[in-house]
Amino acid sequence: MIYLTQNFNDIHTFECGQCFRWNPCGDGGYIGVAGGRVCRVFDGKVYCPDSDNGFWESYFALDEDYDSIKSELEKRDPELKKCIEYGGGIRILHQDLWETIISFIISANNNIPRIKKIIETLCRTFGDRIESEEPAGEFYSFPTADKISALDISDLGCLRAGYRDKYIADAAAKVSSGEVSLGAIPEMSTPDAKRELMKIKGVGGKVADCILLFSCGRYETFPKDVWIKRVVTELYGISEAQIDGFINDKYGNLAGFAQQYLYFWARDNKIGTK
DNA sequence: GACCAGGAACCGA
DNA sequence: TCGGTTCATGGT
Repeated sequence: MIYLTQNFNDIHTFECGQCFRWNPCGDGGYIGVAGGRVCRVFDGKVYCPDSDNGFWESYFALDEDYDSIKSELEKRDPELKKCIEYGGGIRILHQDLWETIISFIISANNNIPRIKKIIETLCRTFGDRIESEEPAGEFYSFPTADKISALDISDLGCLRAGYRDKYIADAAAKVSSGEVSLGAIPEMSTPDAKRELMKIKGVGGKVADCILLFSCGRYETFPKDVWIKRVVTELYGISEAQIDGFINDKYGNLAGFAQQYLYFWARDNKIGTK
């Protein structure tokens, strides 16, 4: 077991759109799968085998100091204060790179409930059953690139992912062959890493930013989706073309955290949809 | 039945 | 480089 006592709220962290394999388990807690492991989060505690403590400490990025991140962001942008207070329990996770690539390929022009459904089907169909102490349900690992690359693309039809099938297949082929080297990405500069990821079909600028932010700790990235475009228009009155320069000046190396507070606040309150 | 969803590929200028 | 179109699917 590990403790998530400060700057953590399960709803904020699991429902802010960065992850897709955490679900409420009825008693007020969440059950999730990551790295071939299952755990339950309840009341700020992560229930897992002791041998997995190190894995989850890394996953939840317990070394990040959110007190200073938040105070620095409020200093740089007082307007952000209400968003930080609203989603104050968000932690940006350190998710598996391959899983995050596929998850955000699926996210393109899609909605979150359906993204989760497609990913769950992908894991149940092509992943491995995980032995777990949890009584509620069966749990499956995220299938590897090698596993998916060995399939025929028609096998992906069961996912109901539509035109994204060919993108999933392309990602698996390029990662499995080493044409896109996942091991090299953590060593690259962020612009180089982004270009490397965009060699995969279905990975454009926004998806690459999500991958780098949610699995590689590149906190200077600022993914721009429909909600972010709405909320920056609402709060700052700037156009889409102005976002990058504006955000970089305002938030710098903390842009990714600001992005999550803005996104969660905007989506939960349906900002800009009238 | 039109519209939308944590967009990207593709096309023509 | 830039703006418009198309793309599968399922929910509202």
